[in-house]
Amino acid sequence: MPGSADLETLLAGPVLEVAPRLLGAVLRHEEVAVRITEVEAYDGPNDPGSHAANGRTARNAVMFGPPGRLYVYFTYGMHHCCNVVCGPEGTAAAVLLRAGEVVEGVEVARGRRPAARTDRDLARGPARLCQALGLDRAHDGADLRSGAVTLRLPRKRASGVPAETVRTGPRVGLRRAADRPWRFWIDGAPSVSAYRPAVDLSRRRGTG
DNA sequence: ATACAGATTGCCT
DNA sequence: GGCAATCTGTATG
Repeated sequence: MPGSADLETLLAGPVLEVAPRLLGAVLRHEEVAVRITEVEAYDGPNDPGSHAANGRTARNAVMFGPPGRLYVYFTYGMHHCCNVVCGPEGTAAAVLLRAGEVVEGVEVARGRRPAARTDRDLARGPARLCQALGLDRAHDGADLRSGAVTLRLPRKRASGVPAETVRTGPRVGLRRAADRPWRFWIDGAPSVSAYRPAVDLSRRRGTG
């Protein structure tokens, strides 16, 4: 398949160039496929908002590996989120897949997402996307070129006006480096997640 | 060993 | 818009 070589070439590039190019790509896990509509770039140890900001750990080890792997992490004691590792090996850059629309396997996705009131909500948000696809830590490090989890790039658009416009803005939910406009989404896509500022958890612990 | 913060979500008013 | 749920990584004793 020509798509595999294209994928490797693209993902080895700088994360800020890779991230918007992943819009429209299709992530598939077995019978469920999601078309990506919103992503965020995380630029390795240079990025205070990245899980790799403090170097390599057991959790983020996959980020330091070769591009084209899935980095799946567990957070808030109950949610999983997934990233596409990019940049050359050792750079620890990754693109968080924040939202998408289920384009195949809708019935299965509905079964996994009982809280979703509409199909638009099935993969609207990073943890929802993982839940709809059935992804968890068992899929951390999965090679996206082949296997149970695959990523397929969007077809090249014809020359001229693009059918969809890429928008940029601040990343969601971060307190560190919250100013960097490293979130990218498809303008007008209904599945793009709602923006929420970071929650100040310390106020709930009675110490402030 | 203890404390706290976190790339979120769903339910409450 | 507020806030609980619930586990892991990291800092500190």
